[in-house]
Amino acid sequence: MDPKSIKVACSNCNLRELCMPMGLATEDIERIDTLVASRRKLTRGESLFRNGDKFTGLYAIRVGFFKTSVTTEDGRDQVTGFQMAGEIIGLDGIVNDLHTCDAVALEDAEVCVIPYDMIETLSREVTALQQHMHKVMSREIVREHGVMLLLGSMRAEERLAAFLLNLVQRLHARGFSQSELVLRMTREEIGSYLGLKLETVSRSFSKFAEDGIIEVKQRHVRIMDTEALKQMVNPQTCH
Amino acid sequence: MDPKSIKVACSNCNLRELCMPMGLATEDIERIDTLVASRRKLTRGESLFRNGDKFTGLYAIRVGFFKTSVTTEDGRDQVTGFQMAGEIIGLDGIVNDLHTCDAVALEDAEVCVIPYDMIETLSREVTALQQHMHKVMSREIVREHGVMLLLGSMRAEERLAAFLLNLVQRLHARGFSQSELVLRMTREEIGSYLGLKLETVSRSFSKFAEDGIIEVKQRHVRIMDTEALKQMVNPQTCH
DNA sequence: CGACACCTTGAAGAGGTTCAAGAAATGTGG
DNA sequence: CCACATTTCTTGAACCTCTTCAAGGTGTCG
Repeated sequence: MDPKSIKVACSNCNLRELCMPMGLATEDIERIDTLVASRRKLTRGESLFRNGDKFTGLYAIRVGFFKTSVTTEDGRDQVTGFQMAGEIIGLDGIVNDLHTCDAVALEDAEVCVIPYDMIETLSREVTALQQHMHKVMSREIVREHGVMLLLGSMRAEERLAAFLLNLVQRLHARGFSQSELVLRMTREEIGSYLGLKLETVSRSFSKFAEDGIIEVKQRHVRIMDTEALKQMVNPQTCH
Repeated sequence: MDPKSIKVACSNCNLRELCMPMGLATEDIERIDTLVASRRKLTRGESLFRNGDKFTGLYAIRVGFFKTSVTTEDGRDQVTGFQMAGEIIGLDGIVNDLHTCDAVALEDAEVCVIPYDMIETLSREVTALQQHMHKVMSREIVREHGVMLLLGSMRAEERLAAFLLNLVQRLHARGFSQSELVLRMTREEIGSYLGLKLETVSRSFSKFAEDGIIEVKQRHVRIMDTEALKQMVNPQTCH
């Protein structure tokens, strides 16, 4: 068998549980395998797509870590999310066939390129794929509701606590530690995401460390007291 | 012809351009007409669905004005959007077959109930409907990016300016005035949406009125200087 | 008409920002 | 591989925006 064709088959990808529908018939699996047209490697700092780029397809992250951000005409920008292996980027482009945000690799990365017309065609025939696509988009909508809640009603330390818990939870789902993580983004990028200045992020980190909730050494974070973080996010629930 | 069947046909609805795909073959139009299972009337203050409710379908607003909001366990809540005629509510429920936000009518309203399984089935057969669904969800994702930008990087008056411009633009697309609007929500609800306290919203309204940018009489707002509002949102662009 | 919800405005206070300086890490070129 | 430049991070102090608390006004609905 041609080793190249093995390489781009979703059925052989250990991330398929994350980015593809589960429980398919073998026949459908073969069809899903044809979805991924190619792979693309990116080096740290490289853009996967930019605001204004023509939308051609979605990207499933194989390895690496991304940020997406939107920018105003006057140059302010807002990080709208951080994405890791198994997650899908590019949904913003569907409405107007144009990307409205930037996607940048925060470390060397590789993505599967999924042409959008193939998704359309195939999801008409494979019900599981159709449902999967709807769920992926709905999940993104719900995630953003959570971010709005964070930005609209939490104070600085609550935001950072929620951010850390979310990151570590997603990393844990990928087989990493529940208590240790390496931040792939700068304080400024965290701040942009959380609606805070980088100094405030830094101070909040220091405060958490002072209180013994975490240990911070630059981008290495060890969570010492997960419960304390959870209570910060949900202050009322103090049984 | 049975008058009841006329009444629930999308093809006779003057909002179809807003909530349904355009440019369909007559055959497809007839099938789209079957999507709407029923209509539901709500009185002011009534919930269309609540956080935790089982997800059964989407709702297309025929008349009225809604808000959606998410709530934390400790009781804080965040308005995630205001929806008007022709817009679709309920997309949050798709991921987990459970609604994760509340949808409340801010005035007497009527919605078309669209069972989700019918959307799934029909959008496998009618390409235009499939594309429409994807676009509706993508549009919501992009809208939320905009809200994140607002919440994360704008100051109070910029937020209110952006809010007013967005509202009046959507109303204008529905045939209403470009300069006059009646707010269907309270200052507190506006504040929740914008991540501000109601007092700050009130003060910002007063400031705008003082500067001659708008006239405010309770919930009646007349925009006197649209350009001034636009410049608040995009301060740099001062040619 | 009275009760209630909603809105406005003032004054004091808190949380986060801004500005600034220095330390630590990272990357680069010789 | 080391030295230097650059980026990133931390911390302090002053400042500002928005919040909080409070009181009074306005509008609405039974």
